[in-house]
Amino acid sequence: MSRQRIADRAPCCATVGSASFDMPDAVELATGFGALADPVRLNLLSMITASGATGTCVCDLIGPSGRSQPTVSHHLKILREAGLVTTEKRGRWAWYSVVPARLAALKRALG
Amino acid sequence: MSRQRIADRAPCCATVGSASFDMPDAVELATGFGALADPVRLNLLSMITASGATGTCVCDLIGPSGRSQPTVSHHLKILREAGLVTTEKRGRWAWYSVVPARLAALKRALG
DNA sequence: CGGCCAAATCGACAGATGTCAATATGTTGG
DNA sequence: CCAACATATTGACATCTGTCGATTTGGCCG
Repeated sequence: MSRQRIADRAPCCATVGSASFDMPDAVELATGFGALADPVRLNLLSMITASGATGTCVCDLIGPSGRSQPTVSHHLKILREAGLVTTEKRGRWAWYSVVPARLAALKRALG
Repeated sequence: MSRQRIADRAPCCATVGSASFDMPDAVELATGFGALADPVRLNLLSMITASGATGTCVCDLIGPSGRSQPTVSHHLKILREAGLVTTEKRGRWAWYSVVPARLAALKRALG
């Protein structure tokens, strides 16, 4: 079969059904992967993961991250909004822990 | 044990060893996830994946993507440079196929 | 209460990213 | 060789992102 001319093709999302996920899914997934698309956030996530169910205090993340406190807070917000971590206030400190289900979902999307 | 004061902590990368991967790895991984951090690229990748070992002609990706030809070319370049796809010229067309090993590596990094 | 501390938010700014029109590069068929 | 075609590259532009200093918010303890 010969190739179709580009101009003859359907516009925009008309044939998006051929993809293995639809647009809302793609945006959702992209947000998740976007949260992983920064070395600082990967390090934060890995430290939080390493602390297991106990979680990690933000104050233990700042030094190792090599970034200022507002910057770390900013990155944690992105991880939070992507659903990759949750936070809990314990006394004067904020403790973060991972959401394994969310990580698993992204993993699953990778095939 | 009580929390340390933030000011008392080691600066920058001094304690980065506590993370589960080091900095070069983190940058490499971040690049990979960054390539997945866009809905258009996720759709492209999913269409390419769906075409299996045969691969997909770029001209079959443009319409469904809902983006202009240069934009698709741009996104394919990002996927290529992240090592997620490879390209091969067949006659007048360029055929793209996925690099499963690269996807697997990202998957593995997710725990 | 009042001062200290942890964390979040704000404001600003440089640099990266997504997008398209225009153009360039390379290939094929007549 | 020429015209049509598929893809890549360039240039321009608006928006998004990462970063930090300054400020705000809210809990703790003396």
